[in-house]
Amino acid sequence: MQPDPALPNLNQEPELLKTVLNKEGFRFTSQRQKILDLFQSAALGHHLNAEEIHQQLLDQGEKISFSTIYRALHVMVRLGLLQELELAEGRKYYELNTPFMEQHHHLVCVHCGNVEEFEDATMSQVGSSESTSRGFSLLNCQFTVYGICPSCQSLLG
Amino acid sequence: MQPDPALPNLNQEPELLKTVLNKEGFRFTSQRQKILDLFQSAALGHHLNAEEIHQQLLDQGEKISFSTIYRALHVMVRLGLLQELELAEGRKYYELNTPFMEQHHHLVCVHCGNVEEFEDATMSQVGSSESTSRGFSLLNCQFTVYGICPSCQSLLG
DNA sequence: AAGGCTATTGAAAATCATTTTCGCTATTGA
DNA sequence: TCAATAGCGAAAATGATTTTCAATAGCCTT
Repeated sequence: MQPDPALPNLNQEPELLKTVLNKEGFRFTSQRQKILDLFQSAALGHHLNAEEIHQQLLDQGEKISFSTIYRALHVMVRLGLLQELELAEGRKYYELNTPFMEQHHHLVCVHCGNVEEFEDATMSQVGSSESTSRGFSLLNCQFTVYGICPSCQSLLG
Repeated sequence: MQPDPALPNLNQEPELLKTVLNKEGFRFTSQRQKILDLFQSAALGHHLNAEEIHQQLLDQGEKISFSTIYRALHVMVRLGLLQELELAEGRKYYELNTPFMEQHHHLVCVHCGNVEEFEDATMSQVGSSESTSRGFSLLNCQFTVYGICPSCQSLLG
């Protein structure tokens, strides 16, 4: 799922979640706040999947259902608060959305699954020029590089 | 699934499939040939998912099971004949693998799902320099741009 | 502050793509 | 030619995500 193009992507301010939700007819709930908190307390650019969110909330004593997690993630993607990533292997990851020109990209080890982030302004430029030249309105772009990380290379001989 | 980095990606020659398969201990079967034929008869860079492969083979009077399709796709990805794409929406697409420096990338309309391809050598350069600077051995990279296509923009007003 | 409308929740069932199991068949290499 | 076993199809299993539904809670109006 991709964000609604008409909506701004504001976050970082405390207690803004309610405002952003209500502006679009969604309701503020403690579950949505707790999920967003997880992303905001993690390192910027750290990505989580539904399973990890569920586990982290359990660890801090919060009980929440998977349906609620998935619904909250979809809403926050639509509001531009989160970005959905297709890293690999059949599940979706989410991370805090960042302003377009600061988007980072991913280097995935296909052996151990480890993911490193990197930034490169070229991506946004190419994505932007490519989409405007074809009349697309740009939402976001993902550059994912697949390879084998140094430690897996030595393991594999 | 990503290709085995040690293996070359040869295709286009007729009857090469058997050779490539046997070289790695896999067996040549008519089902695998038919699947590869679909990709080779389609426009270069055209991507297909398992469902579409199954349907196209049914349309031409061939009966094949989904398990066989999935197994064949995995084998051909491992052999470097096909490349697996994570375009969007929970299913995997496959296309003929191309030499690394000629890889193309995708512009996806998140509204109608239409996908356009484009080439840009910058991607491969960035992917390559990024992975070598971190000691990764590079397999491939995917640049996916999400937006809304012109016709959907007018539909949405 | 109270009340109604309805979005949201949790639990369980349902989906959907993909993977695995298993008995049978077909390909490869000797 | 023939045995060993990779691959096949059908059906069951899996795993992530989505939907259903009755109960609850947030938001708006009064």
